[in-house]
Amino acid sequence: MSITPSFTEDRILDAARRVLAAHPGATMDEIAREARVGRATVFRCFRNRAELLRTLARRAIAVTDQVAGEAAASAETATEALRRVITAVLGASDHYRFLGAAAELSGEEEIASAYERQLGDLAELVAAARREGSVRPELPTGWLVAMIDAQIWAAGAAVTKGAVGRLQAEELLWETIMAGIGTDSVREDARAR
Amino acid sequence: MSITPSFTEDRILDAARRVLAAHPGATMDEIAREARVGRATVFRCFRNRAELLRTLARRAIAVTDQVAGEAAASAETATEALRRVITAVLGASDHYRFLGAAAELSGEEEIASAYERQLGDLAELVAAARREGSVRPELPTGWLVAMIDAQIWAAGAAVTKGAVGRLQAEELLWETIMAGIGTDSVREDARAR
DNA sequence: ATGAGGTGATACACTCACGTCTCATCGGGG
DNA sequence: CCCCGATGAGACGTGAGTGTATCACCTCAT
Repeated sequence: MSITPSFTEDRILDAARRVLAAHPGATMDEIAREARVGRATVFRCFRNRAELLRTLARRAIAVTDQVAGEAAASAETATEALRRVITAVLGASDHYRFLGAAAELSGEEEIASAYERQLGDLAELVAAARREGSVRPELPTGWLVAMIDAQIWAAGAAVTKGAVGRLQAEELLWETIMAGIGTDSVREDARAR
Repeated sequence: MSITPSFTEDRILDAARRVLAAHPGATMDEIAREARVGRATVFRCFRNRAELLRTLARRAIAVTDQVAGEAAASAETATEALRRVITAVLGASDHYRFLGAAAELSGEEEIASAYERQLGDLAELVAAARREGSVRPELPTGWLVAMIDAQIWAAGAAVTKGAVGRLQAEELLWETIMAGIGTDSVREDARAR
């Protein structure tokens, strides 16, 4: 077992996120079977279940940071960066979907704060887009972040479910986030309230 | 123990949804303590944990149907009905929030199909609003339903977290769903993609 | 007062998943 | 050829939570 993740570790982690996404209460045995690996091997790679979960969560955070960072770097404007980041994070949704129902990660301070930090990064991006005049100023940034986050999650779920293709989801997501679902006629009414 | 829910049963159910929303893995003992009731009493009211969860879920579905039905009945147009239903369901979010991380309800066919049915009801409402010309025709109904659902969840979470007040959340939610988060200038761009 | 019903506390058995350990096996490199 | 590290299989002990049973108590109606 070296410093860099071994082949076996990777297989276990991938299997874990697959099976946990489908069935959040999955046991170590189910994870091992999904990875085509003996249960003992799982415990050789990860001291216990908590460490497996933690490693998985850390990795999800790292992957998301990675793709989001690359996406933001290649953009000219904050608005374009926001669009690319949203698209990139949607693309990485397989890596963090298991977190949705991972009850055991309540109380993991490291994970919770990392997630908070990511939302903070998104908030900065939104604030920058707002300064460019592309985001409605009357909506609180915290609200925007919550809505964007929720819609990315839902879009990822829709893709996993097979309801829409990934490319179509990317287009629909940005469109829905920025322009909502209403026609122009009802839009004015909604805003006027 | 009568047919109609007893005082004690109600207290247990309310305690259960509170504690499970905060900590999905809560034990029967924690639920009992939250309800200020002996653990034995919980098992007198509900044969086992699964039945408690099922009763709780059934109740969440019934409450949501109830408030959504009332909201829809008092509306003149489908668009207005959609707005009222969204607001009403947001108001009932305390009753179903515990479902978010309830891993044990995977495999409960009754619950899953009831949820599907509710999404179907919402889809009908969206389709009717579309016929009235208030919803953009180029967005698939399934997508709209997924986005609306996700945004209601997120809005409920924001209220529970205390990030926004309930009344403000109601306004922001409808506004964000219908008009999105973008300004007019970027809206056209988003749609053009 | 007294009996009935509901309750809290407690003890208990049982299950299930976790985590440890051992041993046989396999495959590559000396 | 043989050793060594990694693996699979499986036995085993442990702990936590579930569900059952019992007993004492409390309150209320008769």
